[in-house]
Amino acid sequence: MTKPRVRFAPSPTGYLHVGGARTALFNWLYARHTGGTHVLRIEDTDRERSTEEHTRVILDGLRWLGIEWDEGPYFQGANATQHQSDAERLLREGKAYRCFCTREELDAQRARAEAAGVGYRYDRRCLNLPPAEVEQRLRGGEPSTIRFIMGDQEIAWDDAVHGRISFQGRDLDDFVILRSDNSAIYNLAVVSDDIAMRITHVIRGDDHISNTPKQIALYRALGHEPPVFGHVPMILGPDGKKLSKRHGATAVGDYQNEGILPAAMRNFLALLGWSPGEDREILPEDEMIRLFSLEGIQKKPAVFDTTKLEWMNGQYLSLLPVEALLEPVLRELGRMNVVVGRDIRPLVKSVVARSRTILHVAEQVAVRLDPNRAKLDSKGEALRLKMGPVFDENLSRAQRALEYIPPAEWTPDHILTTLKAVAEENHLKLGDVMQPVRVALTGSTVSEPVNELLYVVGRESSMKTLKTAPHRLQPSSNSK
RNA sequence: GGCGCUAUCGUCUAGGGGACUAGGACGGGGCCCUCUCAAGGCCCAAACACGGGUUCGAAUCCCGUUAGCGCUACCA
Repeated sequence: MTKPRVRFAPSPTGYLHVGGARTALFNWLYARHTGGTHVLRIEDTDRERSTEEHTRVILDGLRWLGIEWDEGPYFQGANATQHQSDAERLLREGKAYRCFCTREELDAQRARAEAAGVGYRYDRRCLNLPPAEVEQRLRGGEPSTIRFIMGDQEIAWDDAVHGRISFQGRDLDDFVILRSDNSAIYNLAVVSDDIAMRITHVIRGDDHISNTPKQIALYRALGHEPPVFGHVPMILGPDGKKLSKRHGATAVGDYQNEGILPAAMRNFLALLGWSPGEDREILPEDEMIRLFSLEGIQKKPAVFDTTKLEWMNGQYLSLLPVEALLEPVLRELGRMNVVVGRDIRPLVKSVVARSRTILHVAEQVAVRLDPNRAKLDSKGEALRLKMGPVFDENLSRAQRALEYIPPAEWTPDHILTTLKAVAEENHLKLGDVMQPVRVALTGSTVSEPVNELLYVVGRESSMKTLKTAPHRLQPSSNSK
């Protein structure tokens, strides 16, 4: 039995969005699982909208996700000659015909059909043009397209994810396969290329289901067995509508910028519409490959849940050694224009357990480098309001006591002992002393243990911040 | 309008005739741990769209209804 050959075939008319990335991931997983070949083909036949920049972004996105291709990238545009000769062959064999209808005429017909509330279908007025007339109009330089003759018979296939799907040929148009400028229309180009590249499994988005019968008809007309088709469901936004720009981040690059780790993104995407059939969530790459199957792909569309993505990222983040985080965090700090005058390793270490993204790590490191950056978040603000004047009182109690610690003895242990003493002397719970300090230094009620926080921030910076905190930490309306 | 696809907790899903008192995960709530925050552990709330069949028995098979989505170009 021959090894499967699959392909990912994006059109470079936009960025690599998460839906495309997942399709690529499934193709890659299938190839790796079966020992087959993953080919990458850029469908650039839409000259108007295709750009090299988009191609580059797509390739970068795939590389970032760790999705490899074994062949390509091929460019569909390079095969134009083949497409054209396939179309002409169908014409010669009487499986297609010249159509001289202009776009204006067709648009008008469509508009009429729509106005009448009936379905539009090309009326085949050019189907039976006398050969002599065709010849003459061609010679006269009249522009024409080539249309494929759809038969009336049923066209059905066993979809690898949906099971049997069938269409009636009579519901389908005689569709155009070659434009008047001799370039191929998508459906022909795809079939031509998939035949040439000996593709055995076409794994693509659900939105191609209605193209499939047309493509199967083309395979047959061209004398080839159609491949196995597997249509993976769409990805939806939180409102249940197809994921699009108005839902926020939809490009793979957006998540890269937000500090999502490629391994987490890949894991999350894999589980969106696919399940290994066990109660597994965190799947290392080799496990994913081992467990992957087309049958495990869900039939219904899935909603993209950013919160779960972030949770998963947090899982991966906590597995990473601090060293691996240094570079991305530094890069992020650079982007935030933070001056880094010291070793951030202890800061990263201190902060990473409570973070879900690199961006989040960087933000917290930035605040520890310079507590003046701290802004009250909603919980910090709530605490301050709740404690009232006691907040400031306890803060200055802590500050005065901490001042007695000599620089050489500024250690987590020593700080803890001191704060405990403050609480005890004033008959306060430890939290009543700790929380104001935490909020003063970070703006938030969540951080590493307060004594460690004071330690990593450093004595001088901590003391200065605590003194100025009461004026600085004004409740703001733009807290999140 | 036509054609097609789909339908299990709020979300991602397990389930493919009896093992279902419908399992796991995210999110939510609670408890434990902690003289402070998380993490972690434990617990709780939360779903088979509706109506008909088939069957001794249906989340699972069939039909219909409803809803959502996709396609309906000389776009891909």
